[in-house]
Amino acid sequence: MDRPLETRELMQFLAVADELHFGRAAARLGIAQPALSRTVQKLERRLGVVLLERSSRAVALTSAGQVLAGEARRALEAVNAAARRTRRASADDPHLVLAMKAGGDAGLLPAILTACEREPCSLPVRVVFQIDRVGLLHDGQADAALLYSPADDLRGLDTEPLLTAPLMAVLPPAHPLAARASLRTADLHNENVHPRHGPATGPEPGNLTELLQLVALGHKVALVPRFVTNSLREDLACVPVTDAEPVTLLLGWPAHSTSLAVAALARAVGAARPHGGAAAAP
Amino acid sequence: MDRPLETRELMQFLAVADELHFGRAAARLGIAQPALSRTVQKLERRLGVVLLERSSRAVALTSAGQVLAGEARRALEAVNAAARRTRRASADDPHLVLAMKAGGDAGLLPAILTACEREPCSLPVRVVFQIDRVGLLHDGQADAALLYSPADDLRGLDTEPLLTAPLMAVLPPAHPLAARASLRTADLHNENVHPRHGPATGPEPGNLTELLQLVALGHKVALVPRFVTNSLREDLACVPVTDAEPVTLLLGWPAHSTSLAVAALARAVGAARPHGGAAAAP
DNA sequence: CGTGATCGATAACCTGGCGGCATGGACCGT
DNA sequence: ACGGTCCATGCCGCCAGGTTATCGATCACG
Repeated sequence: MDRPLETRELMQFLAVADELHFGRAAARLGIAQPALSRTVQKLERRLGVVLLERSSRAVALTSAGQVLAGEARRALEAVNAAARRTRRASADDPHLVLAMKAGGDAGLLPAILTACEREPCSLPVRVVFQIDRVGLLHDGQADAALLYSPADDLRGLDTEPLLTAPLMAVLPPAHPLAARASLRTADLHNENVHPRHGPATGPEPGNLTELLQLVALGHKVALVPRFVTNSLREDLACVPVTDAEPVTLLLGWPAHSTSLAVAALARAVGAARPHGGAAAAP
Repeated sequence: MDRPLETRELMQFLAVADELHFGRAAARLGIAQPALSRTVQKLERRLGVVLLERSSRAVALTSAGQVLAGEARRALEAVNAAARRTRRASADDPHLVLAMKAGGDAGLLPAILTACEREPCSLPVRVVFQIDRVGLLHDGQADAALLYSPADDLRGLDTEPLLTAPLMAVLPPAHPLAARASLRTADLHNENVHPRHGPATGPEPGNLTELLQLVALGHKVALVPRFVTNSLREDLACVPVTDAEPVTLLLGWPAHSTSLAVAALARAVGAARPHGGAAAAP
């Protein structure tokens, strides 16, 4: 009665936790509903814990069920990451995968890559452009990523800072705030700012070009770190936001990584850091 | 062919990876050897990766196998932690478990606990004394722990610093170095220092009292942060080690924790911090 | 150089767990 | 009252995963 939980059980429980409906969850899993009911019951007996409050009309998570839902998601992520990393480790074409947003390297990527080649134990680096870089790290599809603090969730990652820069507001030139020398967060209170916390309003840009297009149209105001604005279109105004926390660009990789090649890449980031010195801590 | 790995498969593979011997691994798992052979083969076919190099006389891990061994250990730890945390979350006696070394709180624990009671969403705290506090956090047996940087491996944890103090060498009064006003790491080169990296020499003390006994006998020299020496026995000398990195005492908890009670405890640590200000970053 | 020991792989068989279908029973809306 | 929805239960078939027996390769040894 003390043998470990199986991933199959966790997956089935998670499906129910997501749907809060055995029938739909079973359909999503491609199995019949009775099998699902019994698996969850067995899981509850095994744990000695009630995970779901069911009536014939509704299903709800107990507090223990909420805990398991979160933990199970992490655990399954770890299992899938194990499979992906193992497959990648056995590729006949050994390499590292570095995830980044297009244009999010502050122009430092070439310097990093050449520095990396010089490091011992380095491997060729393959760059993939992706929004959800943290997700790629956690599920084992990428070995390292260029991230931003405080925008990205760095928990569970090791990091090496690259550079820190203030946050800038990007505005159409005709905007009343565009002439200001500096702004405060409160000045943008009524603007359609991107990125925004909370529900999205209107179209969400998928990349920087789309975002700048929306800014030029006056539909949005963009908040980006200064190292992005260096290569900006000429027809937009940039104003620093003085009371916003500055943004740190950094290399992140999964904590507990034992890859020598990742360590080499991290050293390369340290070497490619502008001014050679240590950047401010995130 | 793309369904996730099962924990049973990972456990069996790990047993082989540990023993490098199918017979012994099978015995450890309480199953017969052929079943184990087949499970590992199936795992290899599923991943499309050779994990083990077997001859009829020896078994060795391939590099991919080494990767999977490490990843599988983490993944299984996460699965077991999920079960433990779920069981603990459903206890009819809700509480937090705080792991620490005896005497390792710098005398601040009472202040932390009273501050915690005042926080919203706090829970009663149960303290357990344990050496391997990081392990307890990772396998879900503890919710938070008092840790030391850089001694403990903080990867995968969130932390809240408590205080920072220099490292002190504890010596018997008759020791030739005991009269010095300060030491450097090199001065202790020939001493039997504790804690020591590398193989243990002689008896390893299990707690502070045992360690100090060995110091008094002249069998060891102890290196401890200054906040420990405040409550030291009178018959021992303490000398600061000037070129050693200072030690930060901090509260650590699993990254990705969503527990409001853990957050309350972290806020309490911030409130109980001496001088009220921010401690130096770890 | 034969012989026995060791150890992983294979073959043949058996069992229990898991999933399928049909149905029961609680609850709600009309 | 009745039909609809939804989770639980009973029963059945199948295969994943276990067992024992055995093979084949390799090495130590007299």
